[in-house]
Amino acid sequence: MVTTATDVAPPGNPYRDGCPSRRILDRIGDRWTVLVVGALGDGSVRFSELLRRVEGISQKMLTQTLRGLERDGLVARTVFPEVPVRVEYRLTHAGRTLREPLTALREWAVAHLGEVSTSQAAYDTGA
Amino acid sequence: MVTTATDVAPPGNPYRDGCPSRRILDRIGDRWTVLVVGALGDGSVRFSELLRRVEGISQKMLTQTLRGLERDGLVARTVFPEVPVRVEYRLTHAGRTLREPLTALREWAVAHLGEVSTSQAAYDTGA
DNA sequence: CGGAATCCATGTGGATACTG
DNA sequence: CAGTATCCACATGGATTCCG
Repeated sequence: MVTTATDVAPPGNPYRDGCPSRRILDRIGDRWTVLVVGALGDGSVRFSELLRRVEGISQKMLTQTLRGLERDGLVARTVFPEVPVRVEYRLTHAGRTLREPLTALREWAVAHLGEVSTSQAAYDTGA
Repeated sequence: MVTTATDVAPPGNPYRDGCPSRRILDRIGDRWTVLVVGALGDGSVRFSELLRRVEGISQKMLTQTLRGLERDGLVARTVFPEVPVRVEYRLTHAGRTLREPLTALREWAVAHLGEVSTSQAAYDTGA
């Protein structure tokens, strides 16, 4: 059987060039989305708290990532007009559905860390 | 309860700055890895066939993605010294374990395509 | 056929400074 | 506190050309 991009996957086919599902995969595939979604967890989390939870993320990237997720309807942003201002983020229902696949990914990464590192070392030595 | 990056996740903590699991997530988070792994499926696939299956990928990027996966021990490369040369790629056992979480991701993307697009349109209109 | 090498445009993201 | 704005360095990745 000869398989092509046309029939290798169901409708909403990310293998197709123009398919919008590509864009979604691209967004998930940025440096921080996976971690930010994970860091949000079940609760409402403040901006500064997220900044602390996701080590190494800059304030600019956290803002940008949150805006993207908000635009996608995956994160809700609430401003409490106190002084000083308090802003909390939490996953929407749709956002929570994303947690499962992303958690699986993170767990895969952690579980196969050693295996992958070993393989890399062997490859670099000149396999 | 106050949660920090230190206790928000188990050992091999991708939320920690220097953790190697970060690198793995970064690799998965490139433009093509998810699609290439999916396109490999169960079988042995030729380079040119992959190029056709994953629409829009350039030859350079396919090569680069495959090299990365090979280095990680997720893909095996076999050269058949015929004329002209034939090269086939297939997922290793470790590579196949990655398929499940990635498939879940792709399916999430396809399933939530409409929802996300609608939200984006609303956001852009000025929500 | 399956690359490797090169060149170059663009995007991503970090550092810093400033604001409501 | 939670951003916004700017500048800039580097990585990503596309197009093209050449090779075993």
